[in-house]
Amino acid sequence: MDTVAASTLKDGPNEVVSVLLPVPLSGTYDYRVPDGMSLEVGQYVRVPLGSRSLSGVVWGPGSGNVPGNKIKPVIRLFALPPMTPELRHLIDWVARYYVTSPGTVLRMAMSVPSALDPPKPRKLYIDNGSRPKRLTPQRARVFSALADHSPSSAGDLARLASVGPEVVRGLARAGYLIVAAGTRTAGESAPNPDHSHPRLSRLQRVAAEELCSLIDEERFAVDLLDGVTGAGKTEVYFEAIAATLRAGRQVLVLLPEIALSAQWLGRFEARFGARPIAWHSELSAARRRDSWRAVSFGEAPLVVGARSALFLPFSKLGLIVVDEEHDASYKQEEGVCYNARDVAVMRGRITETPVVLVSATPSLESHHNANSGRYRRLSLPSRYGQAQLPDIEAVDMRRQPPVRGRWLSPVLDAAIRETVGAGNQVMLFLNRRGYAPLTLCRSCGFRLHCPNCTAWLVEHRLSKKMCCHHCGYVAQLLYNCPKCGSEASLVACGPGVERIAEEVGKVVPRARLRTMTSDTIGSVSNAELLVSDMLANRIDVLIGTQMITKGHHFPDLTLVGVVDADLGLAGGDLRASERSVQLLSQVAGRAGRAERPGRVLLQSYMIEHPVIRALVGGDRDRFFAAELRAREAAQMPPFTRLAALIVSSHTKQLAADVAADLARTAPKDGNVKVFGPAPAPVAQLRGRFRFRLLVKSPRRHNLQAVLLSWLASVSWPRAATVRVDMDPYSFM
DNA sequence: AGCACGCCGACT
DNA sequence: GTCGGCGTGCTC
Repeated sequence: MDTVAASTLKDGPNEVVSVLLPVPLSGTYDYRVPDGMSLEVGQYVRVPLGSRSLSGVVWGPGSGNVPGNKIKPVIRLFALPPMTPELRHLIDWVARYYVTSPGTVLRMAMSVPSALDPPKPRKLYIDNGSRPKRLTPQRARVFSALADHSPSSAGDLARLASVGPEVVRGLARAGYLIVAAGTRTAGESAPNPDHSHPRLSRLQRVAAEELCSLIDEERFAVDLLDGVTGAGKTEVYFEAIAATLRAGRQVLVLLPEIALSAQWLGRFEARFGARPIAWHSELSAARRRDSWRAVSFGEAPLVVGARSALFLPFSKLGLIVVDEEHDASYKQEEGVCYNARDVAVMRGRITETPVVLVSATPSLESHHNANSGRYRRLSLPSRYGQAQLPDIEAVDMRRQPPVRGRWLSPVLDAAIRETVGAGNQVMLFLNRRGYAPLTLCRSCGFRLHCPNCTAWLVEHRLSKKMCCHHCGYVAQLLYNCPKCGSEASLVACGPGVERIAEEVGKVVPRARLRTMTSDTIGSVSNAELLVSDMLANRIDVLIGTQMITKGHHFPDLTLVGVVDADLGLAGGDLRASERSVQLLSQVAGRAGRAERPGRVLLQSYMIEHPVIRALVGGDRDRFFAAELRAREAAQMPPFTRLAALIVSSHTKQLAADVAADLARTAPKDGNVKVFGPAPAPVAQLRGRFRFRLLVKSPRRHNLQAVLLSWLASVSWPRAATVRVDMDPYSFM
């Protein structure tokens, strides 16, 4: 924290400040402070840039190396709490670590430009006690809504009373309502740490006390809350949240996919008596603005959000929780490549705030950090209450194969019939959307593929479309081969969830089936609906992708079937095993969460594979230990540092040329090894051709500095882009 | 990033 | 003759 210490800049006629702008410029720009304005580091200002004007943040005193006649004056200062030194420090750190410009990172912290100005005052309506002669049902509903919600805006009242906003305005015009100017309805009630008192098991209580002692110390430390699914981890970290709220500090909870958090919000509300502020990409502009401002003014005690919530301007952050810390969606691949879990740990370090990483299946990195003592491991080894861990069995598909053209083994068929017959619920997991992952021509062998990506087109029979799962390309369902023209020669190969649903319909014809994938869900409220149907036992068999693996608790669910446990193991990616164990453990954890014991069947053609054996034997720790030894032997992360350079362009030739140029000019540093270029795992994506170089160095080496000077030494046409992916998630 | 400036192809 | 394609350079 260098420039950060001196926070006030002297006021004077020739005073110059440097301003960071939310655009990918290499550094800060200098601006003159106009007469009568006094600026502090961290303040949000409006400045001219070329022919436009932009909002940015005062980053420090003027650099002094810009000729005076070039320097333009600051346009205005926003009335907002300045960005904290901690957040400025984080932005600088992220830019350095992920080899990007600080302006690009600032853009994530200033994602709501309209939030810098105070919200426009709105008209609020108050009941003045009088009633119109013609009290229509609509008008009556407005008055009864006002009884609980006064004052409110026309829009809010209209929604509460299920009338049009014009009914409210009409009443006001006729003098039956008082109109007041106000700033938007005050936020929801604050979470109350003492709203309800949870009953914790002895183990939960011990873990909660450990976490809370960390809160009291107000220092940086990372706890890895590692417990099997159903052990009640959420209730444990809720106690740490309560302690932080009691101390008057803010809490940030990161969840991998906010769309799936309906049940989490419900649990939160039961514990704290209020809904937290949510932060995710689906929010309306108005809500984003309100939330951003509430956080900035320190009025938001708790924010639950997706990874972008990391860059909100918390003023008195006291705790960061990263739930499902192993989840791959914390890794942002578009724009700035960053890993939200790692940035969360850094934000905690800078803010001197405890960080809690939570998972039933921690990432290999977190295991390693816990083993080496950098993180403290808090284990919750058993399930809450009477719930038992499910019995996991592998179904040997070589010995018990399904009949031709089917995908469920007789063993799984029988288990489904038995479970449904007993009135219990079944969940079938297959991480493949659509009907069939591949369509080929019986006469010429042609395979339908995406025109923009290196990927097969996936048949979606329900929507009668052929879809690319990488770029969103959609075509009509075909019957004749586009290559040889043979009629009705196209055949679906392999199963997707739609095809499994069709098959289950034959196994248990009277059962109530539902599928859950991103195609069939679409919105948060649909997901909530499905979850409530499941809870009310209005569904017998739920068939789904990844989506069904996330923290839902269904008491009547006693059988989980994994249709293809080998699916994630193909391809030779070093991370494939780890990912499979995590995913399949999560799926298995859905079974038998209440008093009834659960059963999990893993269909596999290689039941001797270490991943399947680890799952069946419940021997996760030994598996991870072996996996870590293998990584160390192969000199791979977390024992070394890895970065990927991704070169992309609309023409294959250009991408290949630039990649070759980079390889030619690779740094001659004995500590740095460069591999490639090779076509990226998905060689063509959204119409862009991609090549990849991998760069490896020892853990302690400053790989970022090496990359920075290497990239600065090479130039390429703007039609090609080169991106750095630090700590790439997949390192084939 | 986003905007201006500049240089070549098909239109009122 | 101009409109507009996007390749290049610049923004304190």
